[in-house]
Amino acid sequence: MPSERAQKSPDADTITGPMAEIDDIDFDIIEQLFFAYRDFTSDPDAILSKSGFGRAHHRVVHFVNRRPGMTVADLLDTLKITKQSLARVLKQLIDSGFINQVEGVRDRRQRRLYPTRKGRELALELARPQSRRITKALRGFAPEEQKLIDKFLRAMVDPQ
Amino acid sequence: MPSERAQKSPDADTITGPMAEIDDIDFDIIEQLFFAYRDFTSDPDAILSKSGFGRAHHRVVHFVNRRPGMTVADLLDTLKITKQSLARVLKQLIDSGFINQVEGVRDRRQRRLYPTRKGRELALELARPQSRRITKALRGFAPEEQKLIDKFLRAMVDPQ
DNA sequence: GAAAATATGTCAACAAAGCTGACATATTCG
DNA sequence: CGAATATGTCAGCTTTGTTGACATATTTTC
Repeated sequence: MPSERAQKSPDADTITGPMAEIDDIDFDIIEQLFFAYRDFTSDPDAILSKSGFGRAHHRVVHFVNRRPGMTVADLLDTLKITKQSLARVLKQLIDSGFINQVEGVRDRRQRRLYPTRKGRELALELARPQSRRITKALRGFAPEEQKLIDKFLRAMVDPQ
Repeated sequence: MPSERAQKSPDADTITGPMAEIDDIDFDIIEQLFFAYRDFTSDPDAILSKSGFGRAHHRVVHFVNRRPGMTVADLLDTLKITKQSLARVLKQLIDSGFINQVEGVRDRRQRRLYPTRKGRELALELARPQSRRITKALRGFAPEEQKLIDKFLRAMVDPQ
């Protein structure tokens, strides 16, 4: 039953014109960022769904592999999520042998996180299609032009 | 109780070296994309949380404003989510007067989506901090360099 | 004109991944 | 020793996604 909410024709409060680059807002790049990220995450998502993991696991595996020995606090600060939220996925990754915890040497309260061989392999498998996509997108870009992309992305991130 | 899972020292299956640009994988850009998108979405998220809406509402409001008159099917294809998932947020946006539905003229099964004045204002309010972030990130970029960013982002998107 | 296909809506149940609040333990720091 | 810190955990809730099934109105096809 197509909803009764639908009007037969636009009423006085229905705006029919597109929202373009009026108002000095950069809608084009806003939109392209959404599309780029949507497809960028779709590759690893497809791989993860086979092994019962999700995007949250991907992030943890990625950063632990990038910075082995990072603490739980480091990871929370990187992901900007709460520890209760992290706990679930981290526990699963530890229990299934993708990540190891090692007591801090100087500070024994810390749990330093390291990938296992399996964990490193998973990180690589997930990174591969993403890297392929990036390489393809940068095809035809000169080295200095590629640096511009990196510069732009870094400038999009909040300081600290 | 810091978990009993933690080892006193790395075991044989604990990898301590960082995962850098070995294996010809572009980890740097992969990571920067995550950070950029994380912070890019944080601005509107903060605004939305005040009005009881979430990121899903933002997306709907954005695209309906960008392409007034788009059908539900168009929107589903753009967002790549299921109609049941869309239904919830769309209903809320219609009920609270941000979006109007108008019966299709040629095909009366269609429900064409339009923003109301309120809806357009919300879209603008949410886009403003994102646009500011982009402008700031592009500061110092020549016009041709800005075009490269757009070119890169478009090339990151799947065809079709 | 009847049948099939299409566009949309809706019910119900479920899953992933975020959140808050409260509290516990081990360790370090002052 | 007492306070602060790093981490873990329990319980409950929210948002946003999923699948499957089915209903309705309309258009298209034979």
